[in-house]
Amino acid sequence: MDPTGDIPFDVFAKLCPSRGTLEHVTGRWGSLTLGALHEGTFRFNELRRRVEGVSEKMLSQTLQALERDGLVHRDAQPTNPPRVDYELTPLGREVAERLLSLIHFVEGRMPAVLEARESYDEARGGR
Amino acid sequence: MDPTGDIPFDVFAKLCPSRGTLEHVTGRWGSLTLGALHEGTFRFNELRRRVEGVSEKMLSQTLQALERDGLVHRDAQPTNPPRVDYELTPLGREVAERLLSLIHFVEGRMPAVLEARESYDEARGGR
DNA sequence: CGGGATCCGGCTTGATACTG
DNA sequence: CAGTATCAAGCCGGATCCCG
Repeated sequence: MDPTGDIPFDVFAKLCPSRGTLEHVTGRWGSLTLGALHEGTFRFNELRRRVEGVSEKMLSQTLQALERDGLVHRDAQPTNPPRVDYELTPLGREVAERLLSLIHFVEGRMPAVLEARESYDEARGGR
Repeated sequence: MDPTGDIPFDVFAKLCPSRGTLEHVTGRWGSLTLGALHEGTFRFNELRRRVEGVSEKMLSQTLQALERDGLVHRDAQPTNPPRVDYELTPLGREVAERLLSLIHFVEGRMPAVLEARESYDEARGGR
């Protein structure tokens, strides 16, 4: 079942409906995709190049999940060859901004994180 | 190997060092744990009860990852029976606040998300 | 170009049992 | 109480082939 390839929902989806959307947003490819789309509108293969390392399948899956959640707008033109543009919806833009805020904050504090890691690893010797 | 149970880093960790920390923070158990610790200081089994559904192993792993990143402080008292308290560090509190900001925003917009999902599913007839 | 369907390997997860 | 060790299973994600 589930031929859309949508990310499966587990029991927690029932306890907390926002959990699924949150995982789409914060997941490995979701966050990178939102980050890329925050900079503009792109076609499928443009995104594939911007979100380095993503496979067709994962990008397709990610975009469908985000579109289904109303965060991404998909504009398919029935031309030949086909042309499909992806862009953030207003809601998607708000989500992306908050996500990027978290990401940029963590990035800015990476020196402190790396320092903490060194202390931790040192105190426990190697393992 | 890797007895610390640290979440393994993949290729992207090299491209973007903050990626690993971000995944600790936004992951399923990481976010719930940070959310729980944002409300106070708790012992291991108190956390286990608050973060409903988490196994001992996952909670232990999550806490170690967050501690190693300098987001959580672990206070182990060598008493008998042992008592270990976990709390956010100042850095962890800042991260948790931004994370919760994103979470609460998404939660607040869930009606719009659910509505978008209905439209999406309807337009594609089930599949 | 923009995807969908399928197969498959490996990592992540979860039970369970054990230790201090 | 606070974890660690071990093991089996299941899902994620990648590669590949195919279609419109």
